[in-house]
Amino acid sequence: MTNQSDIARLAKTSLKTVSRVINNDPLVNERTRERILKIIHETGYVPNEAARMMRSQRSNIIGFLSEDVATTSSSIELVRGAQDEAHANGKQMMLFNIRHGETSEAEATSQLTRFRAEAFIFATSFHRAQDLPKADMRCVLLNCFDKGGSASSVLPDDFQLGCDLTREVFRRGYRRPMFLNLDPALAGAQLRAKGYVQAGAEQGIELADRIVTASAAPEKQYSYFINAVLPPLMSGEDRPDVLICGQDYMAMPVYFELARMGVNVGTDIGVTSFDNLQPLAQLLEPGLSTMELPYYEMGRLAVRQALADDDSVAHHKVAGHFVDRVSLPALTS
Amino acid sequence: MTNQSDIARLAKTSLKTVSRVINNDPLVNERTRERILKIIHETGYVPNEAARMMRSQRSNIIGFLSEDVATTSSSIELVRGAQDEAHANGKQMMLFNIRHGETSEAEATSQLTRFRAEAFIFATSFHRAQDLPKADMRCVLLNCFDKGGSASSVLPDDFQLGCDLTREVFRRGYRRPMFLNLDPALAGAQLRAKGYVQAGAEQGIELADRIVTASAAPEKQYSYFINAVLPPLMSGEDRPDVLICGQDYMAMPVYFELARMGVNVGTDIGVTSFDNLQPLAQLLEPGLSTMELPYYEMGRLAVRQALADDDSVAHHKVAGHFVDRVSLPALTS
DNA sequence: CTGAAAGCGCTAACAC
DNA sequence: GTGTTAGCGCTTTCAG
Repeated sequence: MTNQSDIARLAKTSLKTVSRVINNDPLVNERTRERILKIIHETGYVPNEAARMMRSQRSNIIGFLSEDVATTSSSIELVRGAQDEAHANGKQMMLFNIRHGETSEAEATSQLTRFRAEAFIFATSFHRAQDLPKADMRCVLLNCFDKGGSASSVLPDDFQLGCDLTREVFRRGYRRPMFLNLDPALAGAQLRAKGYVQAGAEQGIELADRIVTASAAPEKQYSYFINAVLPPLMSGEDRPDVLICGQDYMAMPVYFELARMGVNVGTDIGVTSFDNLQPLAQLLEPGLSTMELPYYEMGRLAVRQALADDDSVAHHKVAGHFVDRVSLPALTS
Repeated sequence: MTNQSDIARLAKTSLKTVSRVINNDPLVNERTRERILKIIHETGYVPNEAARMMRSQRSNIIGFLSEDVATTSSSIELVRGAQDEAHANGKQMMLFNIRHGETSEAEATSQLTRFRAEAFIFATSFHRAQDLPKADMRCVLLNCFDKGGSASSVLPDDFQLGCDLTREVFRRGYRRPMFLNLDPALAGAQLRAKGYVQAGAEQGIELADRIVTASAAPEKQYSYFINAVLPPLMSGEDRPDVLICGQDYMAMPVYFELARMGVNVGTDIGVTSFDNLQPLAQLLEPGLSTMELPYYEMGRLAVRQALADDDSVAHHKVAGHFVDRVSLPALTS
């Protein structure tokens, strides 16, 4: 494969001038540059990153450890965002899929050390605390935080998410919401509940007692939870006019149970949720209006933080935005 | 950071002996090896991959271009399988997310060339034809094939998938299946239909006319398709005893529509499908029995093919396996 | 079994 | 604006 000295020979110039052209150093005569560029093009020269890495002592590589990428599809947006931001900065990302409870984490960081990665990002599939992986590199926690607060983190602003979604609900004229929240053991669930209550208070409505929680939440159990909770709720005297689900997956059994009761989503009752999980939210009929988690933006931010000039620790929180489909129409009464 | 000559100095030996120990060369005195290993451990030495790459002219890197990783969650299993196999062979994977129709493909291959990657895998999110990306590296197509057949490919054996699932259906005592197939423009859909018909023929049952297809299949349309097709089917004289859905997402509106008609999945009718999409298949109530696509194994195979010693072109087809939950019980009549 | 020397392809540092 | 020199950390080659 062609290298810089081949080019130099062909262009009858020195190695260094070739290097300058390749690195866009402006201190090169225009004519020389043209000539060299032409030869680079003709020979199909592609720089050797290994050599560059070794000599310049900069790898331009960032690691991305993603815990159980497989489990949840929306968390892939974290990867997409990170990758886009990395490429925009001329960095290359190395992805490692970490499985919860396995030792692969240490393997990944050691592999990254071999490549002299400049930093790494540790991403989890849901908002929670995480022990800081041991490694001799800068680390940014994504969708998680360490209890000591000693590492930078990028998190969804779950309080804001809960608050914004509830405000949207009120703005559309609903007055008797019920929040079917996720297990409060989840960091996000607690914060969203607070935001929900806060948005209620802004309207002079007490919402603290309008929350039902799915304690312990193995995936399988959603439908049991919903089937137990929904019928009494809907036949009680203070029947809700809108159901706020903890996540899009929960909306599915909600749709089912409502159908069974002969209640039409979108006309008889509003339904909304958190995630904007694709294509599920679109596939539900009627389409699910939901608060999108800002995963893509979080991924970008994590890389930006990983590449920050200073070593300062920062904790970012990112708000989401509401995606309007059909399940939460504005009330016209 | 420590390097091999530091170690050599500390161990009072030569650079080369250190290198031998690190590369598990057996021709080293046991005592010397112990001494060196001890120092390596104490100093926390980690080899510099860039230097190794440069000198040995082997990058140990394989690229993985994944088209729209984001869209479908089960295709992540392709990534997982590939990564596991790569690591098992001491290779490092570089992942690139390619967006359909954008030029990022060329960027990715050029980046891989900079790193002198040994091969790359091009993965699509569904079984289809794909133009071979231009690049000066060995390429393995994953979940897709090039029309010329000039590149190796690893595909799901959709004929076998359709055949096996239908056999399972018959084995459980069903006799009047109906196949709600995906758009036949999809390569997989056609093959599955053939497998379905073949399995019917084995039972002496003609199935060619027991197929309904969702022509043009933007996600949104599944429920319209199902709502149009299912009621006449279920009230007709030759009412099916089992519905085979083209994919798990399609099973969702099927469950809905059946519920609306008062038909119970698992007791009044069997339902099954293709994908084993997690957690959807589990979350559906009752749990969806479905033919799992062999994505993890395909990912592994693709890497194995990418690392094959000879340059021969091979076309692999991988069968799936049936995941039994509750929606397709054996009939006891 | 061990070591010395060369050099992979590139860029930093410095001279011209 | 351009060129020379050295050397990043490692493995290959060859000589003990």
